[in-house]
Amino acid sequence: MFFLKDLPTREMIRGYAQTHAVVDVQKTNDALQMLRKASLLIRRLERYFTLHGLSQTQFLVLMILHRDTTKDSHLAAEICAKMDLSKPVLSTTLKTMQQRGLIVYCGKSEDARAKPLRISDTGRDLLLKLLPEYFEILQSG
Amino acid sequence: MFFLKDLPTREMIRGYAQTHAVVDVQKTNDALQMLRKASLLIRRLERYFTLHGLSQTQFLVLMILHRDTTKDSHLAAEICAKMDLSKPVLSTTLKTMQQRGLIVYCGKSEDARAKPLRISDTGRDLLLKLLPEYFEILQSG
DNA sequence: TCCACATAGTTAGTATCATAACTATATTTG
DNA sequence: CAAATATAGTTATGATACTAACTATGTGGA
Repeated sequence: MFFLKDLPTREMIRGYAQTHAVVDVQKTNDALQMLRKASLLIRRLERYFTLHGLSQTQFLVLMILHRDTTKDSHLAAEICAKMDLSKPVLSTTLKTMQQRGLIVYCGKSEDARAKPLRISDTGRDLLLKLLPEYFEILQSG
Repeated sequence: MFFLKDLPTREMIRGYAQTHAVVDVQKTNDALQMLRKASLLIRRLERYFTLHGLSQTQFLVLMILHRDTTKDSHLAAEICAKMDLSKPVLSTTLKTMQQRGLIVYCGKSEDARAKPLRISDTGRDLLLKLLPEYFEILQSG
């Protein structure tokens, strides 16, 4: 998250530019604006998810599980490959999600290390319930 | 942070749109692209700050203290007003920064509750050292 | 004056992230 | 086949964020 409210003005960036040579004022300004805009949007999304007992990560996991209809079950490693998230974090997230009944482990795999899982009905229902306002928030930016 | 690697394609968004009526595919797609781009950039910035023993929040506090030359000292509440950050978090952040010698409390205020502080030489030196690459990273997006 | 309310800052409890190190199983290679 | 290496997932530790509730001080109206 990028928590600055008052972004540096172009004037200020120009000031830094004099000291630091390589500053493209326009590009820098654009990047800061984007960071701020994205941070606010992520905030709003997170508040929305929290309201329904989910973290953004949990929501995204549900999205991934729901939207891939090519397979019946997924592995944590596969989900991990689709997210920028460390394995340990995903591991604990999945544990939490299982406890809340959002996913279920469906046992059985040729690889004894693997723990196939899938989205539960509860998880799917919750996801579908959240989607309309999720899209609204995305568009409101 | 927004951790999804594979964003929903326009096709998929269109799919949701059919079910959920109010979806503007273009806008939604743009918002998701922005979230992903901003998240990656924030990641890079955080990695850079961590390399130098700072969090992004600490860096931004240094920026705020450094760039406001209109006053000799600041209050936590004033810094808070310039950031989207809760008071408790700023409180502990400032404590950490004091311990690392990045800021100093300069005592004395008419209001006995207030604890005026300012950036230390160490803090200023570190900030100035980090700025060039900070701008480079911002521009590289 | 005195009580309600506001403000500055901290503490407590919880959630989520990160990296490092671990167990256990699978695969590759000499 | 045995040793080295890779992979699936977990545990441990630490940083940072949140809200709620707290202490202490300041302000303003009956």
